[in-house]
Amino acid sequence: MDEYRETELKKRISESTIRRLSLYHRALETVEENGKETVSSKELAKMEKLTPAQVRKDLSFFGSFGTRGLGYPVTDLKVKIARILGIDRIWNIALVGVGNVGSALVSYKEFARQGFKIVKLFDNDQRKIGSNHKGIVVSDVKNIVSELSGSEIEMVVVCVPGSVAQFVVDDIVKAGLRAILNFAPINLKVPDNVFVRNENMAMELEYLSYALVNNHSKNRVK
Amino acid sequence: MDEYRETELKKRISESTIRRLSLYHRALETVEENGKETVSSKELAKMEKLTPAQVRKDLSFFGSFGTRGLGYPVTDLKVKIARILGIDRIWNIALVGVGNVGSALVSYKEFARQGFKIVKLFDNDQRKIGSNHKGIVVSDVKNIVSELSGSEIEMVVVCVPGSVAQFVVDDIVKAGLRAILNFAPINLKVPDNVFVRNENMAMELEYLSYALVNNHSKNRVK
DNA sequence: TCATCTATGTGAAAGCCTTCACAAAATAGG
DNA sequence: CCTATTTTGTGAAGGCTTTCACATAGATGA
Repeated sequence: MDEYRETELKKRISESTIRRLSLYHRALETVEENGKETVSSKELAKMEKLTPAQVRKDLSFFGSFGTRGLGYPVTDLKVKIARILGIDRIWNIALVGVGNVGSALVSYKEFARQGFKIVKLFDNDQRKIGSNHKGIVVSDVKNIVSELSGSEIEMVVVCVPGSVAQFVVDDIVKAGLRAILNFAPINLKVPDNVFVRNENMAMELEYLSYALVNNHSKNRVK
Repeated sequence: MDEYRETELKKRISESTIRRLSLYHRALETVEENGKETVSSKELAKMEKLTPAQVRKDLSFFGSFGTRGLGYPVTDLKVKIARILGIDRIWNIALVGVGNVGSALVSYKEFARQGFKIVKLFDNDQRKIGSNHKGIVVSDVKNIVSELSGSEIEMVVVCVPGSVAQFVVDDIVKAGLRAILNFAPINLKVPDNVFVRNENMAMELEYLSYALVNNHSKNRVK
């Protein structure tokens, strides 16, 4: 296989592999900035704390991108991974809930840098509706279905309290959108063709808490 | 086994199990609010989109908390999971990088609610140093080693740009801290006894991008 | 008290993901 | 052109995680 095409793909690619593709992509950006033209699986692995075999196996699901004895062409591989991930384009995004977290994300440079463009804001607070955040006027969330339906927006970031997140998400689904990044600490119910990713920052601190309390060590010899 | 003790534990508990404990904990909070006194593995599973067998297996690593024919005692199980996770106490936390994301987290209620208390702020920007965020005065990051060493702070949230994150983390390690929640999009190098959790929000959007472009469906029949 | 029902706890099986190990392919240097 | 070296691509093995399936134990109701 020389080039990846989803329609030809039989095997399901695991979630872990896709997440690592993101890591390879950012590692390749770094390598490219340093002016290197080729990079080995060993070097990529070291940069992201993985094994060389893992890197090669992941990439092999999508094609043969490397040259034996030499490694992978940096820019070329970066472009190919971007194409696989679908980040070789601009994605227009709406954000609901312009609170602390929401307004931080409006200005979050990493989103913009990767082509994720927040173009619409919603809130239910009359004091916020009509106000301007980084050039975007906040709309009333009660119009969300009509404003998103048939628009150029394909993803929504949800930063509302848990108590109302399900209602907001029901509307997003009603508008026909299929990709949601959820910051509310609840399990959202959506149809099977809608994708939800959860960002649960408190959960990560809980994991750290567990690790400290149980005195784990990555290297522990038992 | 009736009660969980780490020192007696032989088998390593998987990361996924610990993450799910957080989910069970929040589900139990909801169930408790609704006034129920017992809950079955089936109900817990439904709330977090898992399987009943998964719930029972996870809990069984730590003890026998349920009653056959009846289910689990809600409050009791919640308290026991909190103890396992180490969230039956207050954790004092420092935050470095009072930018968009950093200052949003200072006001993030979910942290406070779970006992994660941000008590110290650092930045390298002279305009921010000395300013007040929610009652906390921002300190100069160049004093971070001395200010953290031997303090009551045990975790650090890092919200600085990728280009300086490694330097900040080196200082955190130097100060003897062992738990870091990292928002910078780089792989941090730390000794094996230091725990790092990465919060990579752009990566989650990249996953959504991949899912949309490749028209996956959780239920696809191949 | 006894029969029925419900839901846990857990070995075993199945499934999934990572690592191993090596043939193959290309480079590099003479 | 030939040999030594490097590094990929990949079946197979190994290891880890989830799911299955059922014995067990307590609840419930007559």
